[in-house]
Amino acid sequence: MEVKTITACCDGLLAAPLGEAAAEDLAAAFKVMADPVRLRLLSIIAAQGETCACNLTAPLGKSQPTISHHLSVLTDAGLLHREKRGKWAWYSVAPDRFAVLRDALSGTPDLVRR
Amino acid sequence: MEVKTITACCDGLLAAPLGEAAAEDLAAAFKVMADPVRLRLLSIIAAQGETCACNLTAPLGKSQPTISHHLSVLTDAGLLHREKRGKWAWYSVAPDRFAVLRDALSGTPDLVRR
DNA sequence: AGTTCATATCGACGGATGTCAATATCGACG
DNA sequence: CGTCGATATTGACATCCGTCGATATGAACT
Repeated sequence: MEVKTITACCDGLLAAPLGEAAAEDLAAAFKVMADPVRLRLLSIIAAQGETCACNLTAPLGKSQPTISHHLSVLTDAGLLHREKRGKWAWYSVAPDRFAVLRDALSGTPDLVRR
Repeated sequence: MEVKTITACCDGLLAAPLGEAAAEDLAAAFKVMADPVRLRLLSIIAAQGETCACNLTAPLGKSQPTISHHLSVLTDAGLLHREKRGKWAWYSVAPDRFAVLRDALSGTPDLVRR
């Protein structure tokens, strides 16, 4: 994946026909969320607060490199914050970036209905 | 893609560690949104209301089969509604399904902050 | 029936992506 | 300094997915 930090801005899908560039950015943001392992990592870290990577390999049944890779994708996208303390890497949720996705979905989808 | 109708339910990513099956469902839902062409299709149809497929091929610069494919993916996921009238296919946004995604993101991401 | 036009399906190709084993990096500790 | 332990990186492989040309389906109209 290796997605850059999410920068897409948009006031909902329904605000105006999405330009090519904006659509590309938004799609990249959604792509980060479009993996079950990443979603579970997010949910675990969010539930536990700051979490050591050493506690994340076991529960998901994936190899250590795979988990490390997904944590990098999430961190690069700005959804997680990584802090290395000694031998260990501590991850926490960086809630700000979720707004981009939420805004895209919260535009007016309900208003269209009628 | 060929994703079934979205059925994932979840009260936000932070509610509880996502199970394997729930994560799979949610990821599939996000995957549908993780394509720039599909996002632009959604935004155009949402802006115009019911839209003929014949008006969707040109503005995106993709081939007719490609657009047809994306429209099918969106329809199968329950995000669009298709109605064939005579020779033409009319698409409209089916806002209900967006709730799944919105709920996943609206859990508590802001509360985690502090 | 035959033609034309709009849309869907099929088959194939290429690039992206998730996965793992092997290896590299780097801090801690003796 | 040398080893161990935790995490990151690399390289390779298989699968998935977006794309298109070609073709099929089916409606309208002569």
